[in-house]
Amino acid sequence: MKMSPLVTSAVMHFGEMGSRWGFNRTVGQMLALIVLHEEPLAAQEIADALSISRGNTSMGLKELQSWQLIKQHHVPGERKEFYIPAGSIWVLANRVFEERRKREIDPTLSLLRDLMMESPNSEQDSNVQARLNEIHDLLESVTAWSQELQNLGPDKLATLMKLGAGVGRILELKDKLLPGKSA
Amino acid sequence: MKMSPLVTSAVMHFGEMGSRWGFNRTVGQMLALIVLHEEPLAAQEIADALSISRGNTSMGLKELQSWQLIKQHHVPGERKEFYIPAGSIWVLANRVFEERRKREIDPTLSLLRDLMMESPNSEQDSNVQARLNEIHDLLESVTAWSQELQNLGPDKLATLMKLGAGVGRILELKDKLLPGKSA
DNA sequence: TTAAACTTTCAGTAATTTCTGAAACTTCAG
DNA sequence: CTGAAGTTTCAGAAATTACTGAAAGTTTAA
Repeated sequence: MKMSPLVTSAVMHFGEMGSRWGFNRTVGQMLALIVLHEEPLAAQEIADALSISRGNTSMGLKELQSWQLIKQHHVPGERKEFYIPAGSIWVLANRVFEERRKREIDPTLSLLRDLMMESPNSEQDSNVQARLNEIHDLLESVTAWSQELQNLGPDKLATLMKLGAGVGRILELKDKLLPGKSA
Repeated sequence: MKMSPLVTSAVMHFGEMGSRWGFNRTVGQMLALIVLHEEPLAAQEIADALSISRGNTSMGLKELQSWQLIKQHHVPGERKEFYIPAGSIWVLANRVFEERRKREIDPTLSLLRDLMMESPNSEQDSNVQARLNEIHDLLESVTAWSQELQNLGPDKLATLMKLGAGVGRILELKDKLLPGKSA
């Protein structure tokens, strides 16, 4: 499996970005390769294409599976496993988003809840707790909201996005239309 | 400046999370400390409270300023600089969001645009370009959308969030109300 | 059961990132 | 000017993270 220059550029770039997206360079490269290659790929092919060890490849595949970004694809008559993307680009983007929320927000929410339970030992600490509470509420809103958006599904989400600046106007309309639900 | 146990827990946690949020441990700790401490803090106080070197502190402050998360606060009669948060929790969260978009999405958008310009050297590459195009469009939507949301400002954003699942219904209403803008 | 084909694990090494502390720099009062 | 009070820079050390490759593990066909 030899990568065309086009694929190579893309794969290299996704490698560099990988670390910013929550996984490391090689995992990023592997994901790009699997997504861009329409044929299912075997672990050894991936290792060869990217010039990385078989062991590292195995760990990377495990990680991508734990993120639910790729899945195994069994080819009848073949002993080895092949790998393909776990869904459309939209699905993959959602998974990344979701997984990052779990890693980046949830633990903090949980800590903040704990810290807010403790009764303050000083005037100072009372103020600190108020601040922490503010952060907590913000993170909770973000979490709830992002889950809402995901529940809408890609189609409605696209509608909402295309609406763009129109959202503001809709919000104003809304108040007149659903007076019971003032917010 | 001695941190209370409450502040210590929070600061330590934000340090751990820091790396997931795009900066490193000490920078995360510094941010937490500055946000939770209502008095302006001097560099030396921060270094002492966190037991880190003065040099590292200086670099961290520089980074937090480049993210626009803290700003200098000059106290008349004092030679040294003090630091305070650059705004409310909401503002800070927006800044982090914005900055991460710049680092995590923009470079990829730019590369994808370049790769799509090149005329494909093969059938294969044509397909790859189509995939890349799909990714490009998705990232562009996300970017546009997140900018829209930020332009709404915290108040309307809160309204939208409280709306929660109601968003779906509003979308349906919308089609009947603004028939010109089908999406 | 055996052995071939393949995968996973993990101890040690390599690469990368972060941190320190000393030196260089800046600013200001006298 | 001079020096005190402060800040920044950056080379090298320390800490962290990623990678390799050999050994152990698994699965299947015969």
